[in-house]
Amino acid sequence: MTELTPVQQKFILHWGEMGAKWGINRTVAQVHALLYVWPEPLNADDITQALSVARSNVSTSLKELNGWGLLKTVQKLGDRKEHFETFEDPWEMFRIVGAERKRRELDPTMALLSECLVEQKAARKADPHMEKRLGDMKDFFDNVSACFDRANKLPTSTLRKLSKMGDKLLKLLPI
Amino acid sequence: MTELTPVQQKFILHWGEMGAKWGINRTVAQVHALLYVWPEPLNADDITQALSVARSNVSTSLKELNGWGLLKTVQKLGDRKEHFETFEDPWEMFRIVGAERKRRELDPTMALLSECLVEQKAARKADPHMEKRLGDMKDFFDNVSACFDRANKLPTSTLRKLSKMGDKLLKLLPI
DNA sequence: CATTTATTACAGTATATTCTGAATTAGCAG
DNA sequence: CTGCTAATTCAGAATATACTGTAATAAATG
Repeated sequence: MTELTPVQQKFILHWGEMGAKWGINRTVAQVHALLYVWPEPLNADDITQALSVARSNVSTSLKELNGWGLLKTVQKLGDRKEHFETFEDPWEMFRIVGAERKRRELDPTMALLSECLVEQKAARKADPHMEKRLGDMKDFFDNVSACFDRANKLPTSTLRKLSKMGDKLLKLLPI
Repeated sequence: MTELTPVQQKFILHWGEMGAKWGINRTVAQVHALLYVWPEPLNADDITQALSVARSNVSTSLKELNGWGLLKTVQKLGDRKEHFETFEDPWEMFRIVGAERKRRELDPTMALLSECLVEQKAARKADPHMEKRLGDMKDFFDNVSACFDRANKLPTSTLRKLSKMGDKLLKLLPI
C-alpha cells in the first residue's frame, strides 16, 4: 500500500470533520472515507498506516462501521488478514446510514412521544397546550418516518430518476 | 413560572439527548424543548431556573439557538427582560434547521468535492478510480441538495399533504 | 501442542467539549 | 452622573470523548 495522494488526504480529512459534525466519530468517518476512495480492499494494518492512528483505534472504528452496516469483508488468497471495503454507490451508502440512524434515533423519539402523550392524558392536571405540542410533534415524526421508509424501499435507480425529474415532479401532482 | 411537570421534564431531557446525537449541544436542545412546550414566552432567568443550569450557559445557548434561526423575542409590558419563544409548528422548525444545516455542512462538502475533482484532474498522475469516486459523490450531493431546496421552498401545508398521500404518490408517477 | 499471527479489550492518558461563577459591559431610570 | 438590573464574556474547572499502547485472547499453522 502506497502513500495517500494529497487529494485523497484532503477528502479523508474533510469526511472526518463532516462526520464529527453529524455525531460520528472522526476516525470512524476517516476509515470509511479511506475505504471509499481506495481502489481495493484494505486490511486493518494498511488503514493504521494510512491514517497514522493506533492499531486498536482502527479495530474499534471498523467494529463501529460494521455496526452501521457499512462494511464488506473480503479474503485475499494466501493472506490470513481480513480485508475491508465499503459501498461504492453513495445512494446505497446513505440509504443504509439513514435507515440505521432512523432505527437508532427517530424510532426512540417516536416511542418517547407516545409515552409522553399517554402520561399527559393520564395526568392529574389536564394540560391541553402540552398535549397539542406533543401531538403535533408526534404527528410530524410519524409522517417523516413513513415517508422515509417508503423512499428507502425504492431501488437506487428509481431514487436517482425521481431526483433528476426536478421541478417536473411537482407539476405532475394534483395540488 | 412554576415547576416543570414530569412529562415536561421527560420530553426536555430526551430532546437534549437527541440533540446531542445529532451534534447539537445538550443544553441548547433543552432550552429549545423548554420553549417549545412552555405555553408562554420565557426570559433567561426563567430558563435558568427551569433547567437548573448557570445563567451564562443559558445566555450562550440562546445565542446559539438564535444562530440557528429558531428564536423569536418578545417584550412584555413593564419588563425590561427579553422573552423568548420558538416555532410551534414542527414542519416549520425542521425546515429552518434543515436549511441551516445544509448551509453549514452540505454546501462546504460540495465545495470540497468540486475542489478535489479539479485538483485530481490537474494531478501529475491520472487516477480514474479516484475521479470516479469523487464524481459519484459530487453527483449525489448535487442531487440531494437540489431536491432539498425544492422541498424546502414548499409551504408547510403542501409538504404535509404530500406526505399524507403516502404510496398513492408513487403510483401517479411515470416510472 | 507450541508458535506465529491476527484481533480485541481495557486501563490510562490526552484532547475536546461543556459548564460554571466571577468580572465586565451595556442599558436604563432617576 | 450614579445606582441598578440585565446581558455577556471569559478563564478555569468539570466532564465527556477519543486515542494509545499493552496485555490478553483467539485463531491458524506446522
